[in-house]
Amino acid sequence: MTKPSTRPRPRTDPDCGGRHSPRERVALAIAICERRGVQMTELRRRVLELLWASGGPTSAYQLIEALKLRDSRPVGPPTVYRALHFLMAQGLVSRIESLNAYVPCAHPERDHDCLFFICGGCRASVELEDPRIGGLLAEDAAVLGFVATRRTVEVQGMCAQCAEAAAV
Amino acid sequence: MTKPSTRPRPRTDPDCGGRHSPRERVALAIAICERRGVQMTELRRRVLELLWASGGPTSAYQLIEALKLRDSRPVGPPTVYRALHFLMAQGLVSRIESLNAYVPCAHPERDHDCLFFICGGCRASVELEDPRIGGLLAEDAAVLGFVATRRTVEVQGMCAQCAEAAAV
DNA sequence: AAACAAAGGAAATGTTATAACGTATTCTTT
DNA sequence: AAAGAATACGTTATAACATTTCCTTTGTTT
Repeated sequence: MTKPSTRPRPRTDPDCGGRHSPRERVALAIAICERRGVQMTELRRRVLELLWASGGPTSAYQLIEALKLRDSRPVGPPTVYRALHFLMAQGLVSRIESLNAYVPCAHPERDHDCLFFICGGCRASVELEDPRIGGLLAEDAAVLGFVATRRTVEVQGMCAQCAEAAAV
Repeated sequence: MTKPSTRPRPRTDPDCGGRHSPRERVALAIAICERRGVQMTELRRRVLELLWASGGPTSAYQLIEALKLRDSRPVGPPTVYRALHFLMAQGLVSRIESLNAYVPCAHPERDHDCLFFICGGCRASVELEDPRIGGLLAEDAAVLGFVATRRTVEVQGMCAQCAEAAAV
């Protein structure tokens, strides 16, 4: 829940420069679901919109609060968790394990290996793609005979702006 | 909480072959604490022993139960969490974020980057060291101007044995 | 219409972690 | 040894995160 303007914005992607329009990303998600024959219901879409609007890692209970504000009718935890599970299964949302929080995926159209840099100062996260890491992990998994289904790669620390601010 | 005999045991280390005697590892931990001038108290040692005895990722509340069994006197959550925080700060224990569980570190004497393979079948985890991954993460962090303090690299999936069992 | 499957609402509960406070122990200094 | 500081631990309560269970609604298939 950080202001977008204060988040680090590296060029994570040659095409987009790391910047995305929430509205356009949601439209893309809807198109993807349609193509796959799965239902992007209103609830699921609203949760995804809230994640895009939030500007940072967002907890399930923050989403519950946000939905309550807009609807007046309260929404229970299972409802939100079901929506999050669906969105994660479709690759539209990632869970950041070390924060118990959720972020929208910038590039659901690609089969991506998310890599998160999480700032302890401003609580923002940056999603990066580095296929070399997936390659190494696949290599190590092969040595073990391990069949990988999901990867969690998270780096905790401080973003450039917060580190600079702390050094003053 | 898995039988050690069923856990995959790759040669994660040229010296030890991935096998460790809990008793000897605890003795090493005690020696490390002494050298550093920090206190390996009875509680902290007992928590570390339980983690080594468990044979797999263990939750804080499982530790609370185990301590209760041995002591009859109940131990509260903050007590166990404090011990875990201390052990993690000393590099003697790692937290597996995707399981909310804790494992003892095989090689506290080295400044290691833990990399976990977590089997969804038997709930076991294998700790590996792959310095190349740390190198790539450091490289990516440098591009962002990000100051990294901690890394979480976890691969979920199935170990060779469970995958074989599932294929039958 | 009947049967079925998918999605969501609601209440309760389970699980993980910390806050806030006090007490005990240990280490250092005198 | 006594005083004082620092560290560790005990206790209660509560915060934060997630799931189970059961039921209702909705849309589709036959």
